[in-house]
This record gives sequence, structure tokens and C-alpha cells, in this order.
Amino acid sequence: MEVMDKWVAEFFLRRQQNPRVYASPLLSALKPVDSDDCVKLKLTAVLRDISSSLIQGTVDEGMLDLLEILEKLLLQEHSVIMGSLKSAYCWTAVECTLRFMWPVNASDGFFGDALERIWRNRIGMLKEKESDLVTRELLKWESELNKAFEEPEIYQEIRETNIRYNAISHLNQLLKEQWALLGCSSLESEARKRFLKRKDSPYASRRRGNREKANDVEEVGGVENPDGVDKVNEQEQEHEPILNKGDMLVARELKDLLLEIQKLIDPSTRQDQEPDNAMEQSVDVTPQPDGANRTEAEDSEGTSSSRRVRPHLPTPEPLNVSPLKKGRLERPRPRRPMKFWTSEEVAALREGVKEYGKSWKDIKNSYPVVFADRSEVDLKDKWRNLLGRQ
DNA sequence: TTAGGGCTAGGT
DNA sequence: ACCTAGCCCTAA
Repeated sequence: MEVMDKWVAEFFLRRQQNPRVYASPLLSALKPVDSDDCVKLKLTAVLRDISSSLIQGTVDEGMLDLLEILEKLLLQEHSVIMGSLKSAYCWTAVECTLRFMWPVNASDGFFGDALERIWRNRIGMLKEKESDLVTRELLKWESELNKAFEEPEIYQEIRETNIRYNAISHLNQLLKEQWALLGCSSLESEARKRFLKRKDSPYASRRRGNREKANDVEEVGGVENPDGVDKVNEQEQEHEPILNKGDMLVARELKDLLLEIQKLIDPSTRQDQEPDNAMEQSVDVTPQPDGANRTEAEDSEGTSSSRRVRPHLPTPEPLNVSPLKKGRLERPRPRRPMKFWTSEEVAALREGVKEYGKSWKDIKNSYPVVFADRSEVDLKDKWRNLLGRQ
């Protein structure tokens, strides 16, 4: 396959405008993918298919296939198999079984067949391979489901559990993490490299008004900052304002171009919506924490109760009785000056997460120079930002 | 040591 | 007014 074909395919697969686009037909339209060097493209394809199925609301055995392929690809990359993949696999497997639990009695339908096919054959194979997907959680479900076949009470109980919700939540989480790990597409990183070479290009001064939503982190990749960080950068280190602007610009222009192409291919495509958001909303069933409202409510409650008339006593002077409490009485530490993340740091973080998962300490230790002035907590916070805050 | 809520500066 | 990235605090 031509390098450009590969890049364009990869780039296209990241567009979420049309949920009905699946990776396999697109890839088969191109020449067969040569085995090496294509892991990133393959990963993109698998993630895209998982994402598409999820948008369609399909959580079936095809999804299990995809998750198994994903595991294989990650192993090829020597990446850690993260908890999100294990959980997603487990809950998807349970959900697939649950689909055959619609009759009131276990023996009436195809529950037995499903147990055989999914748990004894498919997961049996995983066990033989000693796959990481076989977790304690999965084994627990296996024994529960086997019991359910014999005992009607357990069968009923499982039937009434909202498995699907869990499956979808974990699959969403998995997608977020994997897209964040992939970073920007080859086409975009190449574009960025070239853009850097001609820093003085007139493009660098062009700006756009629209902001991309958080989800675009996965698509535009290395764009960690909104444009307009010039002030910081004048004084600060190599935060590459031009790189980011250029990156976004190139990505946006490509996006526009692809929209044009897509309109030609599929006239039904609605252009005026924010497709990325639409997709997130339609699929993401994760409950929103709603933190702001809650604290506000608490606050107002607090103030209203504190407005009650009560005897007013002067605030007592703090007594330095316990050395343990000393810390609290001291002036709060001044905030560290804000320092934006460089693309080098982000790249190191991605590599680190691939290798160690969420062991921030290990990641920091394995890139002592890059992360010299970042704490483990900083790494954790940055990763959370890359995922797009929950 | 990590996860997660909350805060703040700086930007739109 | 609202959003985001980065930083802080605290519980487990």
C-alpha cells in the first residue's frame, strides 16, 4: 500500500461524521495492508469499527471479535493491556450472553448455546492463550452464568441486571483511552513536521474563531492548547505556538476537504452539525458528575443556614498545640507557575502509558529528564486532560 | 501512590 | 459568562 493511501485512510477513519462508515470496506477498497508498519492504521481501523458499532448501539459478538483483535494489536506493539480493555471485554461478553436470556426459563431459548459458544469456546481459547483478557471479574461472571443455567433464581437476577449500561460505559472509556494513546494521525504529524520547517509561512498568522470540542484531541492529536498562547510563549520555553496553530490549521483544512469529498459521496451527510459531539452524546451513557451544580447548591445551603441569627463570638486565635496541625495553620504554599506541556512531554507521556499503564511513578522514572519538573500527579492530570475530563 | 473533586488563571 | 489546562487538596 502506498504510504499516502495509508495516511489518508488513517486520517479518514478518524473522522466521525458518518457513523455508517466502517473500516473494513474502506480498507479492502485499498490494496491489502502489508503486515509490518501498519499497526497504527490497523489500530485506527479497529477503534473506528468499535466506535461505529457503539454508535449503532450494537454490542454483539462482533464487538468481542474487535476487542480480541485490539488485544492482539496492542500485544504486537508491546503495550500494556489496560484495565479498560479488560473490563470492556468482560462486560461485552456478559452482554452478548444476556441477549439469549430473554425466555423466562434458562432451558427455553438459546442460553445454553450462548454459554457454549461464548464462554466455553471463545473464552476457552483465550484461557489457553493465557490472555490478559481473562480477568478475575470475567471468571466470576463465567461461574455466575453457569450457575444461572441450573438455578432459576440466579438466572432471573442476572436477567434483570443492567449489563448493557456497564458494557457501553466501559467501551466508551476504552475508546477514549485508546484514541488518546494513538495521538495524532501520521498525516497530521507529517503535516506538523513540514509546517515546522517553514515557520515563517504566512499561514502562521492566520487564525480561526471556532474552537474544537474536547473530542478533537483524538483527531487533531498534538493540539494540546487552544491557539492564542502567544503571550505565554514569548517568555516561556519551547511551547511552539506556531506548531500548534499550524497543526490545527492543517487539520482543519483537511477536515474541510474531507467534508467536501464526503458530501459528494454521501449527499445525506448533514454538514451543519457538530458530528463529534453528536456521537459522544448519542453513545456516552456515562452519568455526568454535575459537580458544579452540586457544590453550588451546597454552598447556598451553607450560606443560608449561616445567615441564621446566632450569637457572634470572635474567631478564636489558633492554638499551636499539636505539631500535626501546624501545616494547616501556615500560609498556603504559593501556586507553582503555570507551565504548558510541550509536545515532547506529551509524546513521552503517551509512550509511558503504553508501556506502564497508569503507573505515573514508573512513567516519571523512565523519563527522568523530560519529566524533571513534573510530578506524578502532573502526569495523571495531563492524561486526564488528554482523555477529556469525565 | 493514585483517583477524583475543586480551584484559578487565562482565554473566548 | 463560560471553558479549558494546569495545579492543588484529600481520601483511600
